[in-house]
Amino acid sequence: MGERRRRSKADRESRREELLDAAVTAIRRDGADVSMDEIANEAGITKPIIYANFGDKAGLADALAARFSAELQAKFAAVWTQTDDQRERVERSIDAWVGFIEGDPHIYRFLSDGSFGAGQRLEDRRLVIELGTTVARALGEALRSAGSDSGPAEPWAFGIIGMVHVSTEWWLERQTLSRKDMVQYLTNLLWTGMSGAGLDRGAADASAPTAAVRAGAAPAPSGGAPAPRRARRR
Amino acid sequence: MGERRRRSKADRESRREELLDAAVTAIRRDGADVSMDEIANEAGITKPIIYANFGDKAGLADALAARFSAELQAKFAAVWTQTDDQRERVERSIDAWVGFIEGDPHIYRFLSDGSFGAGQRLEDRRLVIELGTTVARALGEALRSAGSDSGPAEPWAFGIIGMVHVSTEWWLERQTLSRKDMVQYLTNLLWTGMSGAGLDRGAADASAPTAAVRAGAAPAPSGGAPAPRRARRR
DNA sequence: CCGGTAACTTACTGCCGGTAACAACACGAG
DNA sequence: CTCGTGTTGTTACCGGCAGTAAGTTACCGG
Repeated sequence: MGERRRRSKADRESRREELLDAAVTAIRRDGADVSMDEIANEAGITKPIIYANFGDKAGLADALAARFSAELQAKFAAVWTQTDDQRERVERSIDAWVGFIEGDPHIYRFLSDGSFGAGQRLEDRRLVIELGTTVARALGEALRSAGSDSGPAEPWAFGIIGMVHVSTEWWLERQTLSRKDMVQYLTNLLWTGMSGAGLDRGAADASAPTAAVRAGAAPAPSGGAPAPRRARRR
Repeated sequence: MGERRRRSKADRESRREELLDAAVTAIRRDGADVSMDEIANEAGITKPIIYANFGDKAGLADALAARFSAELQAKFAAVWTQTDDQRERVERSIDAWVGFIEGDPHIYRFLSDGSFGAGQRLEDRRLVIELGTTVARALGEALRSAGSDSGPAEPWAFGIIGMVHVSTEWWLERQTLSRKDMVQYLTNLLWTGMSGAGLDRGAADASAPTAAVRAGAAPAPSGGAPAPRRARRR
């Protein structure tokens, strides 16, 4: 079955790539919650080989994250050279990003969320860290070169990551917007902020938003029914 | 051991609250990845009782999310009445939110992330949905009352949720900023956007950011070492 | 006093991540 | 050609989890 040739040190890297390819296929087929057995099966081998090459599931995710992170960052770099207009750059980068999520949602989720266990530690979300670090660096330089304080670079970077992440997740589930509009809205928020939409005016009818918030503050309607809900999707 | 009195319909609700209290204690003690057994143990009972009351772990999380969501939304409502200045409202709301995450990180993670399985579906992140919906409603009204298009309300709302979520997660791990600064930065980004930091200028030295992005586009340094890494934290 | 039923526990299933122990092959030494 | 040695792979397992079925205990109406 499994061919058993002697492997040289150089082979190991290409082997890793093969395994990563298999992982990608398996994730695309079975979703972000693939089991290691399914990945191994897709690769035509058994689990321990994966563990020998990547240590654990997080190691596999790390390697995959590096691959796709490079891909995304290459797209960002390309965008950066296509125009000098900063707003345009932001918009096209977001578009590329949203496009990636839309085109490969399972992969994206596998990489950006823990994917293993209840891995909620930021540490386990390599793609987030990797992209965040890059964005932070670019932002820092941009801020400095604009003569501004570069302090917000890092919090902004991770804020931007989270913004695109969650809003796109929402967008994917309830497709009520064209991608173009979606990207436009996000860019507007990022570029000119809420005040850009005239929210700094309207302090006169400040009572209206209050009503909305008050309504939301009532005990959430969802938890109202004490009856247990069996038979969830899964 | 377990007292076995006959329960009336009215009792069930208070029982649920007791169980939720126990869950909170267990989560605070053991982290967001508590097992159902540990929660049951904390409550002094056994698993099936929890399942009878909440259906499954997601149901438990839902109920908990409703509780804390109401708490947070009450804080937002309070903030809303304390000032008429929109920017001030945004800032104080963010501060309340970040404060909640900082003060109860395990609970927050249990609620905002799937916490069970690889629950990456937005559907499984009740707190995100609940807060997002509320923010969307408030934003929609504010936009309308300002005479603007209310279309961005929903994407913005979930974007804001994600922004605070991820950036605060980052902030909690690498505490290199005072909470005050952190909240200020986030508010600035949300309110005046990147252009507010002078990023619309600086097109002259547009080469600098390009260099940064280019640097990041190189194959990520992290994945360079092919050696497997055993003995992860966990 | 006695059946029935509600409440609760014990003990299980199935699945997953991870690993130890074992088997098969390649290859160099004689 | 043959034999031992170390590498490469597989089988079979462990521990822990969510969720459930079946059995056990106590209350209550008759």
